[in-house]
Amino acid sequence: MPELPEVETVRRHLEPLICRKRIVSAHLPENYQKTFSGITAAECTRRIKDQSIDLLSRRGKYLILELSSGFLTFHLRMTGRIFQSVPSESDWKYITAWFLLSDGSGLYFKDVRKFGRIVVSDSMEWLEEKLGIEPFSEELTPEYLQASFSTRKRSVKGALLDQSIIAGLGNIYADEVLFLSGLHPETPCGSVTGKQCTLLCKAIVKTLQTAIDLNGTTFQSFYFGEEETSGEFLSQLNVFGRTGLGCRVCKTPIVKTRVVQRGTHYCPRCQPN
DNA sequence: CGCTTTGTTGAAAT
DNA sequence: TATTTCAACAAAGC
Repeated sequence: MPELPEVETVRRHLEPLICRKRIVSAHLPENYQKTFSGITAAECTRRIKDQSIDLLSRRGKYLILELSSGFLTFHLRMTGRIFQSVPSESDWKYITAWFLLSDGSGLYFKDVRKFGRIVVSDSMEWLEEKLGIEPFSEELTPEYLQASFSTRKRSVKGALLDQSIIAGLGNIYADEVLFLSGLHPETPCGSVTGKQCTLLCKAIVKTLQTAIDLNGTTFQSFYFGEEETSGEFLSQLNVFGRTGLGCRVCKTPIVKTRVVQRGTHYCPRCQPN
């Protein structure tokens, strides 16, 4: 389940491998038309052919190939993976798109669930208008959070998952951030205090940075690199996936409930309602 | 069979 | 009427 730290891990791994190479063509091995959000592989090829990959960047959970002219943007959704090693024979049925590069190497998009998406565009306006701030930017302040929260009534977890407020948090890290902040997931946004917003800001940066340092969390299916390397943040999780286990702080069993249609883990003692 | 995941979508609620 | 929230959806493995 790639969230911001996982996408950043992929970006760091891939950047030195594909930068300064040119794209020769785009391919859809089977008719996975939805992967390219509307356009055909042929049309995609026409738009990116012979362009060099200048930079690999990230915005929220999106991975962006900045080309000499235009952008090629990937969203991994649940099970998407991007790598350069040639897929095994059994893996080809999950390759929903691939690109041929100028040095003869390939860039493969493997996606078991096929929820992943690839977008070709001349600018990144389409993404900027839907995403909120980057968690590592100076824009993440207690004041920003409080302003975003104060007019709303929904749960604080729902707000953390809202990509138009903060881009990059998903289910795992939202639960972890709330634990570090001592906030119950169902706390109404409007009743989150300024002091708690300060705690949230610190928890968001700390959680995401630590996860990036450890190459993300491999909980179910996240691997990166050319040899299916897993992330090491799993051992650092305080609540996610620890249902029934003792809280690391107070030994109270971790509870799992359902909030905004997502599995939600918290410590009933450290995160009182 | 039902549960799981994300972001979009259109509908419903406020 | 406008804003905000939410259930359904898509896909397939377990």
